[in-house]
Amino acid sequence: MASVTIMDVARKAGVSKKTVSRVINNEANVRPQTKEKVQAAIDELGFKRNPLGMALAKNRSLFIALLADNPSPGYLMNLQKGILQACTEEHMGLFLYDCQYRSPSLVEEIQTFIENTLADGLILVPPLSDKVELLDMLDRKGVSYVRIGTKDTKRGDFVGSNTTKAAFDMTEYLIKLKHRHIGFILGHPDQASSKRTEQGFREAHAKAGIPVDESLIAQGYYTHQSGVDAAMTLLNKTPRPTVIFASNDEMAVGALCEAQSRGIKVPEELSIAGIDDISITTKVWPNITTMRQPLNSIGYTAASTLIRRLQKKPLEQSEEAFVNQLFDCELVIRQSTKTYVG
Amino acid sequence: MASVTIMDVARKAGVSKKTVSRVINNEANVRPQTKEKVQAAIDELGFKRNPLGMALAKNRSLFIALLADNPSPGYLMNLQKGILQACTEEHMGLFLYDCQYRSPSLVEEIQTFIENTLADGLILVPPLSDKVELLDMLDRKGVSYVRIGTKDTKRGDFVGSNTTKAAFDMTEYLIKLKHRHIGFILGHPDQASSKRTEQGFREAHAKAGIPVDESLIAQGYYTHQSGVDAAMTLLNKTPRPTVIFASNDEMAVGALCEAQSRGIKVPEELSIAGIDDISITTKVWPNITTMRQPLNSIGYTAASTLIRRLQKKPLEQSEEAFVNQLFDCELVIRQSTKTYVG
DNA sequence: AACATATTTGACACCGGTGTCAATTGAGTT
DNA sequence: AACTCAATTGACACCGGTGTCAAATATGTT
Repeated sequence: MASVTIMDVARKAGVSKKTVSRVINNEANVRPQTKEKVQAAIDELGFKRNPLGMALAKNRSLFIALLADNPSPGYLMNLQKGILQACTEEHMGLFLYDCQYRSPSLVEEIQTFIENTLADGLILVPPLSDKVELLDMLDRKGVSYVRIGTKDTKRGDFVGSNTTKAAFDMTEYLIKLKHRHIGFILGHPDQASSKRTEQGFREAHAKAGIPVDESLIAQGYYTHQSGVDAAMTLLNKTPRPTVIFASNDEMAVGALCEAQSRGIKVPEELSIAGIDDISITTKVWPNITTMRQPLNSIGYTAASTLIRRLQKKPLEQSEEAFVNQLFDCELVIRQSTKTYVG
Repeated sequence: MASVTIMDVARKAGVSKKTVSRVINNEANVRPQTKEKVQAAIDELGFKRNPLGMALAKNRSLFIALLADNPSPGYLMNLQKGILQACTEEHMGLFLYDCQYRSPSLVEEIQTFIENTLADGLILVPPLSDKVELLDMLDRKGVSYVRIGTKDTKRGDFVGSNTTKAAFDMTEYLIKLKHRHIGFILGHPDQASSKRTEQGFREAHAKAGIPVDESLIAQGYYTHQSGVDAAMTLLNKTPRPTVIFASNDEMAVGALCEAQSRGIKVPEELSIAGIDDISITTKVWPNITTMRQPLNSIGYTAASTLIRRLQKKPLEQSEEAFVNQLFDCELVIRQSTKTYVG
């Protein structure tokens, strides 16, 4: 409780507050021997700079906030882990803010949050990262942010994965397994990633010279339940698809549920595939074949991008091009997919 | 950016800084008409108090931290949601800190974290909440905390659920379903909740006058994989258990995986039950019967308990008894359990 | 040795609020 | 109208740091 202040150190080292400040900030133009003297005092007294005092003086709070709408626990958790790792390394704190994407007052709520906490910057997770009104507000207020998700409009810093390619690769793989009736579950129509997965799905068909079976495309919303519902629709079609490829794992697991509840054997009678590689894919039987999205790295990169951005002067920032980093996904073959044998 | 300060308001209202401060803190002894005048200026200028200035002056940062070791994504997510809700209502920020329970320098790392952020208080999630060295350090430094989990030692504020009763109720239910060979997967031996679930399991047997089949008790560690492993052991026994009751859902799902990979039909040939009611229980087929732990409420209660504690003076605090709130769990019957028919 | 220049250092105001305490104001009494 | 006492208000220092700028010191030159 009786915390050591910068003044205590200054007195002990026989220098001024400012000089101590210089040492702890590693500023140039401090004579080595002075620096040593001060450092000794710091060590001896166990001084730690009070982040609040610094924040007030510098008008920089040393923490960033993660804005999320809790899409799927696994997805968010993985991101969060990467983000936290970067924050810890850079001595930044991470604030959490949970929002309701659907709330009509979303933008105001977030604005209030920012004012209440003075977070230096924000990390936006889909579907928030696609919300134009939100980005407008942040730009207007001059708040730095990094968007995570699927590359859509060029706007601000962005980190995500190559969703089109992920869907393409998976579709190609399924085609290689001789599947010709591929049921496809679309993502949420409002989210950028949705168009991308569909695009990849179609491109792979085109490349293989196989027509897309339009009747086997069902709408989904990235939720487990929407996967169940879409699978229900697809499994009622004749001929039945021999594989269901969902735009994310959450829905793939939903499809698995629906298949199993009907007594359809996976993968013998139906293959199932998803995208993301969230933890649940290996917690169900059979484990789900998926495209691994490096969420941990994405989170890490997003956070360190944001932190680096914050360290630059606002002027520099506006002149420099925005970061736009895309990771590739990797095919992870598990037990839920199998060669189709007519 | 050009933020409005308390001085701006003071000038506009023709009063002193301090009077404005009184108004925004709703202090007594401000003449109504003065208050009105100030409030008008505040509204007109759109003034928001800078939390950093306040934090520095009051030596209270207005945020608390959630320390977690990410046991199961679903578990943590639910808690987090409740915690965040309470924080939002009380205008508190929530910091996140991810730690490695196993790290030998855990205590120092957490200490550094506290010093770096000046969080007013901490919320501890199992297994952190059982870690004595950590509690010692926090007590020594005078940091307020609330522990979440299973009631063990009386130490600090505590919020959790009645684990013994949960295990008791589930066991009783399984016995009512005529199961006599109940496979039981223990929790992590280091965590307090483990003893409690075992206790409840045994008490239910005792009450029903049925002996516990000791050969059907397997060690688990609360992880999915440990559930798989324990189920493997149990399913190799003769006679095979007719139901597997795991100390948490994560392991129950693991057991389900193992059963399904062996081609054992659940619930026809084997029933499965867990505790917690995390989201995955309804994302697998069949849905898992479980004891619903009100994690959201627990998180909410923990956070508001902590916040209320922080609002009291340290002196008062040490004199007052600690909060110790236990929630009851509720039996949620789903498709994974079924009456045993010899 | 005297001077010009570069490097180091410190005094002081300031970031945006709050606590203390004395000064001012208003109400109630005689 | 003068006086007492409580309610209201403001001046000022302070929380723990940083930025500015001028003063002090060190270094290099002739």
